[in-house]
Amino acid sequence: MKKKHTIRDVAARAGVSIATVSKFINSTQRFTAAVEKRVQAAIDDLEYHSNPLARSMITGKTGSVGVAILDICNPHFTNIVKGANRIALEHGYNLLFVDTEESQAREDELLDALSRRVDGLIISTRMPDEQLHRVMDYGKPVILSGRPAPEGFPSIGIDAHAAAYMIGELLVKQGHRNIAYLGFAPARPDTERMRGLSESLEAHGLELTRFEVGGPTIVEGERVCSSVLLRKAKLDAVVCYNDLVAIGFMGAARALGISIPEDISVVGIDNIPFGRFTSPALTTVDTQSEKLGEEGMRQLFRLIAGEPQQLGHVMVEPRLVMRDSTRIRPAAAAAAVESRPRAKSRAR
Amino acid sequence: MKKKHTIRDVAARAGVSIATVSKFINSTQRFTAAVEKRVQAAIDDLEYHSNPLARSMITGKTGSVGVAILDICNPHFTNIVKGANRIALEHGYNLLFVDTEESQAREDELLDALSRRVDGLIISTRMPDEQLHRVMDYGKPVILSGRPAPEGFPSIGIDAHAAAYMIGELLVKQGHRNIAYLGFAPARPDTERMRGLSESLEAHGLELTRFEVGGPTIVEGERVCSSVLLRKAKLDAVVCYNDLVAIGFMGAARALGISIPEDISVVGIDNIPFGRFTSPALTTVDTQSEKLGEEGMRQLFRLIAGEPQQLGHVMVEPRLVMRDSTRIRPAAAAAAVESRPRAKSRAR
DNA sequence: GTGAAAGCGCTAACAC
DNA sequence: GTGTTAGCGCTTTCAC
Repeated sequence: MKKKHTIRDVAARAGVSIATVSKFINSTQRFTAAVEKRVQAAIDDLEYHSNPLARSMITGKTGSVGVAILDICNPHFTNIVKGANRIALEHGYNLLFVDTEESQAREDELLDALSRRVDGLIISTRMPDEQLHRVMDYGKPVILSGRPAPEGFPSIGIDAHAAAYMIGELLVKQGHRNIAYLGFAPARPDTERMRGLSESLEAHGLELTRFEVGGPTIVEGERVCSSVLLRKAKLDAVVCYNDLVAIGFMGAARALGISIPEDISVVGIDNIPFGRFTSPALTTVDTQSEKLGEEGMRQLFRLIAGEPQQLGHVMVEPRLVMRDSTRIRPAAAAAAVESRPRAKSRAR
Repeated sequence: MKKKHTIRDVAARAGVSIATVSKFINSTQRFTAAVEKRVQAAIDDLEYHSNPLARSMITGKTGSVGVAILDICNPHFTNIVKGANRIALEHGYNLLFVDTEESQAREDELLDALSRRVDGLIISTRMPDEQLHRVMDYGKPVILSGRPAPEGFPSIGIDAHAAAYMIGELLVKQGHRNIAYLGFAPARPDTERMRGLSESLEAHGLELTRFEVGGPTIVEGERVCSSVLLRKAKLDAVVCYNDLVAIGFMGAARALGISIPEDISVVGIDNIPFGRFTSPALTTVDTQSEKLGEEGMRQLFRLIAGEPQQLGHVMVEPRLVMRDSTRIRPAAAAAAVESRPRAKSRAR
């Protein structure tokens, strides 16, 4: 650990003023060849690197952007970070990252600290709107991710309603009649997912059963499995809050001797990479996490640049990913198709 | 985005000096109740938050620590980050994070930028030792993760040799005779894994076949699969560089009509959470990624605090995780046990 | 083209 | 207990 040199050391060694060195570093001006060479030599000799903190204090720019997410272990968020990181690097920015799950009590403090060190942030959070307002007022551009922002603030997310709706349509078309949703109420997208699914089923005259998991995790999918499978009224399809819950559910179901999709169909949401390798491969809806991160970051840079842009909620389109955890229910398939016109008039 | 207030605004509003406000904020002194109340009121009214950059410039402390990893999408690194984050938060520090995969050309620059904004870092990297020396000399405490550091610098990692060696012992004990390793040479732990495996097999008079993947990823595991399975000399076990490669390999094998573990056993390394849910469940070695992150961060804080500590490489013990992707080869099992004493003397 | 000087917002002596 | 002052390392007018 050697002593750090300052701009003054460089100036002294090159025999110029610190102002000259500063301008040289930031290439804000041209110099005589002689000066240029001497300054460059001094910088090289001293292995001088400018102190970004000092620069930030004056310019007000940090050269960093922040991303706050709920749980880095959830591949959905991991991919958001990946996408966001790529765009940040392309713009010559660093990405600073905070995982808020470990300390929800200190979320405010964490976000505040982060906001002070960056030029803008993308935030995923479950905190209530009023608390969120404080965050949006930190004085830095903020993009809210995964839920619509209050008022005229920008946000980004997938169309959760559409995602759930297309799952509903798929299941009904395949002849499923008794469908359950394993929801996670504290998560913001839960409401829209529930609503999309309900509306789809309702249009076909079907009802949705809801179960609750304690978190968007594999472990919770495993935990809830037996109570879902062992209830009286038999289900023929389960839609999970996300792929992690679905993976846990399928694992536990197998342990219970239940076959998927023969005995019951399972659908996830997110399309995490591992969904291809479960047994059976998981049918899901792609929420395009990485693209979400990329788009969020692009939007953020537009905000930072002060470019005019549409505020409000930017939606990314979900895509159905058919794999092997759902199957056509032959007995009911024909009836389901028949019932559609009838169901439509019956709805509401 | 409202205008930021400074310590001067607070001082003026409270009718005290800025020094008083500063001391109040940092609670470095006691005050009369009256002053205390007025200052607090001013802070609340103005919604004043101190500027950490300005503070850092003077104190030389940033209140942040950094973690640089190769690919956040690899659950191994994700878990390191998770563990590191937890310990950082416990110490009241923020975690800043850099994913270097996206821009290896700029890795130097990235690490330098990061090092300037934190009080210390944990680094995973594939860069050569000489380049690494520059990083270690940035002037900040650095813990190297995943490989032994040069000279007297601290580092942390699992005992890769032991991990591979225990896999070798397991496979031999189970009666496997034709074992291959799917290695990834650019990764630092690859050499030790290869060596541990080789030594184990050698001690039993067996030879190791090596294949090369183009990256520690699912996709590469899938890609290499057919050339491994379709070679003339049949294999009965494959040890993969990590779980991701193993998952890809198993997926592709299934597509080719190969049964695991009936036709061939597969072993991974890392014990990522999804290994439990592949089909068959993946036998692997737990590299305790999260603990690695935690321990690395604890070590880093000891360094930052200037506490004396053992430099050199701290090793975390690996643990074998038996699941269903390996099986006993009945025909050869007895012979394998018999051969051990013989093999031992034959070795080297 | 180059340099002198005035701060960015804050902390840390040191007076009072 | 409280205030004054001198910077931290740098950028940015504005003279020369």
